[in-house]
Amino acid sequence: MSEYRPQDIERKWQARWAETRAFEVTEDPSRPKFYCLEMFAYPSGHAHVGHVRNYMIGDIMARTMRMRGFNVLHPFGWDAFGLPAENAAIKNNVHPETWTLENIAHMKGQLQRLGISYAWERELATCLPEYYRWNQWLFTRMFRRGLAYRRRSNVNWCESCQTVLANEQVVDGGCWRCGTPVTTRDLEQWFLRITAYADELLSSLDTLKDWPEKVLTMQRNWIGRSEGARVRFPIVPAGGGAPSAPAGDDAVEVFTTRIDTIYGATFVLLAPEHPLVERLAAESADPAALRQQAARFRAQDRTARLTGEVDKEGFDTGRTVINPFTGEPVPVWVANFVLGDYGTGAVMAVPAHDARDFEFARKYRLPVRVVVQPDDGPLDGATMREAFDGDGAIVSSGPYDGLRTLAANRKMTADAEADGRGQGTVQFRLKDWGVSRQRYWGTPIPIIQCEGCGLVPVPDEDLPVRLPPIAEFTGRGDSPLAQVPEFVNVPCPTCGKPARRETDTMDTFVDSSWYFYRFCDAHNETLPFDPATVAYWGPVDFYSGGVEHAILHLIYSRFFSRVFRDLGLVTIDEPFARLLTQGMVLRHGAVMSKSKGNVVDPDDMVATFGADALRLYVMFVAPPEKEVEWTDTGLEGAYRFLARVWRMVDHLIPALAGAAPPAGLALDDDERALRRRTHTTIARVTADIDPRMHLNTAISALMELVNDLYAFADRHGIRPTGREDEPAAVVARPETAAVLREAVEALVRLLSPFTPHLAEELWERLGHEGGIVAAGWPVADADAARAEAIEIPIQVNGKVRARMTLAADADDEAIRAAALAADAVQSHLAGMDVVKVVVANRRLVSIVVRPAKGVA
RNA sequence: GCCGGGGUGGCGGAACUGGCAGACGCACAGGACUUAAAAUCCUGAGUCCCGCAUGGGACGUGUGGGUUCGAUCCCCACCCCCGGCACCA
Repeated sequence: MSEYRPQDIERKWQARWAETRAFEVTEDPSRPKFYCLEMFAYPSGHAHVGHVRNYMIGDIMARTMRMRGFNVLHPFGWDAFGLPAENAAIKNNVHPETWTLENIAHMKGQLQRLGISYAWERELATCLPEYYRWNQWLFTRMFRRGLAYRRRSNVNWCESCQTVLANEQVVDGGCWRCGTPVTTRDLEQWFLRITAYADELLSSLDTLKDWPEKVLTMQRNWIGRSEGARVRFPIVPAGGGAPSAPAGDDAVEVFTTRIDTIYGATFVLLAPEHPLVERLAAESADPAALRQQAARFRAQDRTARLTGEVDKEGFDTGRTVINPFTGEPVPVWVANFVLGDYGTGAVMAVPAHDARDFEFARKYRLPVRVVVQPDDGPLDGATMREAFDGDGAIVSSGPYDGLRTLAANRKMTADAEADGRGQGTVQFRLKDWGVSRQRYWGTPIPIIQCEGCGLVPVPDEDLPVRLPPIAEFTGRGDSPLAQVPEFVNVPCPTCGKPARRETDTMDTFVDSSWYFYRFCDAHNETLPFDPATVAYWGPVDFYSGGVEHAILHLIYSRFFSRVFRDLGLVTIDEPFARLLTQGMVLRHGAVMSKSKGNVVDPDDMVATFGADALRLYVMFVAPPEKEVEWTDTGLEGAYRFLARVWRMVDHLIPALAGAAPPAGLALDDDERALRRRTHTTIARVTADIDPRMHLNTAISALMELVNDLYAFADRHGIRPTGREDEPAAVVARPETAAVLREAVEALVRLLSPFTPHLAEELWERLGHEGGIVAAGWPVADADAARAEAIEIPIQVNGKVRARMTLAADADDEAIRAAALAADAVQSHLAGMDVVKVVVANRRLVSIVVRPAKGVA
């Protein structure tokens, strides 16, 4: 009798796997491939249990698929650029690279001690030039195709991080990283034209059948497609006079999705940022007053404006435009709630049919004109209490009266297009991705600005543009790279004259937008990856990570994948076939974080209970997508279970040597029952892992098998007691040894994705060489799993009154007869008429009765 | 406000296609072993009621209704919780 010593076993097998390069793979067209990936890690220093849960989930999948015969790619790497490294550098005077590489080394050790089966030879870190040169390579190609461009723009700015943020990185009006309220700045910025793919990024979501509905919805909302029309309202010149023609240039162009309500447009609203505001102010009697009001609106807190926390306010410019459908002049106002960066930055206001316009009109006593009548009664613009934005019949709209809103919308759009008053258009909320960052620890943008030649991409042969060494980090707002003259001042690659290098670095989300392809061919020195190799491995079959990346990383990756496709390097549209968003691990009700002091370090748990127990516990406590609360007792329970498995298997091993396969042997009832349990367990665990991904129920099935093994052993007098001086088990019948061996070997193999070290050790002790992966995944034998008898409950009027056991091959008629004949049923039938008997799918009998009539 | 996901014992959760609600585990209680404890093994348990007991009965998956022989599951209305988006015209 030996004892379960996880630390010894784990050290042994981790060393063995490393020596034998157990998880390294190459392309093998003769086998089905499986690309299993967890979102790579930011090397923050220490991984806590919340982080590693994700890697465990992926590892269960990778190990299972490997045993099922797939050629499994399961790599890992580091999302190694980013602000914390730079902040640490400022604070502690360590170079970001030193800080980052030390963290990577520590975290890699943590993952290895957990026995995660990574192909470490493909490890990558995005902060190394051999990786980020391909960011630059891609950037130059995007630049040449017009997908990367530079423009002056109002950008989100984080005071604390001293850098620009993409729209996707503004969370609740604050910086996604530090929460500091976001302000705006006007800067020359690089953008990636993700909007060129907006329609495709949206429509293709329908093909992602194995993504969580929640993520699909978030992406749909983020892309925000709206069909509508741009309509021109010609400007009446200052001081009167004839406006330009309807199709003329001098007009306020608005975007609307409700052109059908245009006869009710009683005024027009401009965003405070709208370019026309300045012109109208200049042409007004009191330019200073108008400018001042507009400036006040622009200065209102952006977040508060966007979330509607600021009261609606506006002012009349004193000017009018012509409603192109009614021909009437309508006033032009500037309003603080109109967004400058959506649509045209101007809207037509239809107070009767838009809640915001209604509120504004009532406040400033502007006319409300009903042009859609709801079906359940007429509306009156003077007395209505709220806007009506539903479907109805068009009224007071000239030739369109009587049409339904949808039909009117189509017809009015067509009519506007016919004479140039406007045109139908599709508007997206999605905006181009601002990627410029004024920080050091990121990929240098590979562009050189030359007075003569303009913006010139760095030629391939000059890549990578390496980060220059910097002695001191100050955290000032201008780009640290701008302070290195030998970096900035370079000859123009085209004409050779002195030029200036771009000093912004790229958003780190660029790094993570294509790393999954780099893993396929991690050491390629001539291309980001070999297209044929990616064609073999792509797409990622199973991708898991935190839901916090539902829009950022996952939309950027879908975008980059299409860019690579259009460059001819990738043949697929979607990079991630199946997505799992894993739940967080809480402790004391809160997400684990160093600042809250509630982190659980996996190394501590490994030292006490072993990696296998930790893995088993985390996988058992809830399904992978669910949030879980950490409990120490749960981990102890997992450890107890593994010790129980160990005791049983270790105890039985001597008795199992040389046992034959049980198929075809003359088994007794008890042996057949154990065998049945073995094979039903195989079937359940297999399906629970893939496709169901219910890892917790897979583990409960294994626990049930172990419980049955103990009961079986008890009946045969060979139950392990755990005593050290316990004699070896002796099995009388070879048939008993046969079914026991089959059960134990299935158990060990089914357990191996969850607790790989324990499983390998027991497998070896069972006398097998060559490792458990080579043994393959057990296959359920349908015959052995088939029940010989079925127990069927019998309901009378919906309540279970009896159960009966019948041969498994009993037909419906036999089941029905047996049910009616059962004693316990008879007592409930006395004095009743049987109205109906349902034999349901051989699972249940339902008898409906009612009191017999005419019985005295 | 809109969108998505939920609400099941003391707790985490299970119930796969409308068919025995509560698998498996945690915590708990009892027993065996032990001088004792720990460990281990076994047993018990949704709630309430009747009964000395074997046992029997009623209720029970957020609330109210509906469909069905049968509903945790489907439909309608509502309440609550979590997450996302939020003046996007």
